[in-house]
Amino acid sequence: MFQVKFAEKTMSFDAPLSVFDAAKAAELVSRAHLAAEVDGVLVAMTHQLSADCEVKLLTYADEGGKRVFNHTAAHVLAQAVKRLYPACKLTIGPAIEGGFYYDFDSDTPFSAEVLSALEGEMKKIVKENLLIERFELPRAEAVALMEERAEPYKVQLINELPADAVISFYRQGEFVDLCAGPHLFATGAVKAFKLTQCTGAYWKGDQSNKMLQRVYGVAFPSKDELKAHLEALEEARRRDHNKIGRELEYFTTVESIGQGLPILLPKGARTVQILQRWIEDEEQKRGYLLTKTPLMAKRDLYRISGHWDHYRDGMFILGDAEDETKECFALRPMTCPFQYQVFLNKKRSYRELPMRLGETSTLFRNEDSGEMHGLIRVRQFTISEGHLILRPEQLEEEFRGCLELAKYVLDTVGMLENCSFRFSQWDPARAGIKYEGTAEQWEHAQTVMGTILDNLGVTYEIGIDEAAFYGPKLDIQYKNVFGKEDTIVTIQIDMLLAEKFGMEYVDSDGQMKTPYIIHRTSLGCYERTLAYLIERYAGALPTWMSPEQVRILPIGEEHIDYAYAVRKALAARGVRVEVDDRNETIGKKIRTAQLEKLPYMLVIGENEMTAGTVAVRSRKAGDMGVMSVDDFATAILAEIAEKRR
RNA sequence: GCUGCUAUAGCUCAGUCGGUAGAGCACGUCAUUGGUAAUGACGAGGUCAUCGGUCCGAAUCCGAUUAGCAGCUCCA
Repeated sequence: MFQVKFAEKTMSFDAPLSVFDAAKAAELVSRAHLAAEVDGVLVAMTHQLSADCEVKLLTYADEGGKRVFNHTAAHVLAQAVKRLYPACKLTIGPAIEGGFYYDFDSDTPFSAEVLSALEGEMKKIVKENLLIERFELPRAEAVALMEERAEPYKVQLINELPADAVISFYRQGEFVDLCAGPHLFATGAVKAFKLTQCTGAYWKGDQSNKMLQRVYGVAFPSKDELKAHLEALEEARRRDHNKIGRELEYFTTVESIGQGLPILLPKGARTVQILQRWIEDEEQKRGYLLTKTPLMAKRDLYRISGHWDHYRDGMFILGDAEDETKECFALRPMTCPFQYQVFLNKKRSYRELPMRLGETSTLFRNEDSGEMHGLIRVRQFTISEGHLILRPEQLEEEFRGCLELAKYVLDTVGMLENCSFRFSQWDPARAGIKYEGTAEQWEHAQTVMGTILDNLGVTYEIGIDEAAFYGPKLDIQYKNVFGKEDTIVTIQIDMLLAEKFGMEYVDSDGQMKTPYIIHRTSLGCYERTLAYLIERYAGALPTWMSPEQVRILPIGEEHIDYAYAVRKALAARGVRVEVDDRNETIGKKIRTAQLEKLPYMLVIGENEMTAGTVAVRSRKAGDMGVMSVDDFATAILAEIAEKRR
């Protein structure tokens, strides 16, 4: 006799039975239930219950249910591949956020035609509605089974499992796969799916391993959901900064200039300038000192900082790096060693700390050729860089200040709601290779940072091996319209570099002490931020950061002079305003296509000219009626000053 | 860097079997037009990304390079 506790009711059973049967007995089960959590563990509906437990039934709307569903879809894909291409070797095929993939070792890449053939075979498998059965084997038999089926990657996976691991397999029809599960009851549930693409992916994610063929797909319990998903994807493409940023003339690229070196066109440059001025002013208010340091330095500097050892591949080097008899320069990939020279300029007192240094800093990083992407990942970029040089006891307070500033900035531009926090830590396994400093120093820095984060109530994920070579980071991750994440802002604690550079201050007791350093950005990379703003607002930036805030449309040639007078009056008050006096706009047919991205347009005709007014049309509020130029200027300036979204 | 796809006018694209280049939009001129999406006529624009190869002949086939896209790896 044992009790199964569902959310709705509790049932008692005498003999072991499956989750499905238990739920059926409780009259709770429906077709939508894909899997369950038993005492918090994700299991299949076929999972056997034999003791007291708490059961939560999961549908596709639950993360776990979705995962099981997608994972089964991956198995259906693998079965189809083995049917059509028996020579392909299976590797792994997990569910991922927004779908699934399966990696195959195949001599030929899967073309679009192959993918649609695979989809056809998958449909058959779904229609066959094969039961999915789990079985477990001892290690030797498991290896024998996979060897018999000529699956070397599976053999390797089994051999790598810990000694006490349960080795489980799933069978559906003729297809058997090493898999921890859980899975759906049968293949028939995978009603709607689509194989989205095939790309290369390294075995175990290691560049030195063989490249496999990865097939990506999405799967849903109904065709409608699939359709909705594909439409949402289409909508995301419409917001893609790399497309509309070019269309709206924010930036472009030129083949002869090179990869990762975008041209900011007047609109892009203007918005970046607006953001920059705002950040520099905001930082000044918060006690930052502005610096301007060189974009390059001799290799000697990078030797001190450690960049020469840890970051040389990422730098653009001018001259022969190997020839010690000649001068060798490198463009800067980071600002730290330059900005430290400001502190080092003279002997410093504890009274000067915290010293908050800020710089709108252009950096150069020689990224691998396949990494570049629009304005998101480039080789030359400008960040709102800063370094805070502190007494150790100031660390928490200053860290809080950095976090507050970053949150304020991201909130103001409207990006905070799509941000998450990542506590990026080192990987001790790569001590000395990727990371400078001792284990003690790292543990100390990470402990301090963890405490600060906890004290500040920051909820974060931990990212192992995501730290900088000199210290742990709090990375603020932004999720873009495609669901992809990138770091937008970073706050880092550095207990190493000050010592390397011989940075010291005279403490109140007269002793020389080594300061702590916080590396941080406030808005992060301007290019990347611009890209995300374009996506966030689908190109229609809020008035205060819009490169063109107002466009004046004279209706009829005789009103052009007045239009320019209005332009002059508004421009004199700092409004970014243009007159569109082209032929087409003078006539009956005024183009509004280009105006949908503009905050305001002012239409001027006979009545307005005579009365000295403008007819205001707002992107947000629609027709706002006729008002005096002065009233309009006052209104828009108030909006700009408040940075209203 | 790796795997795959792609490159024709400013943009979106067509161009069949290898036979010397096309449309719409945008742009220019003129005419027309008066309150919110695309008036008419005419015009200008391209060594078909670059370099090389095959061929009597290459936008088309092959190779390399460059750039763009997706993913991997790496990263702000």
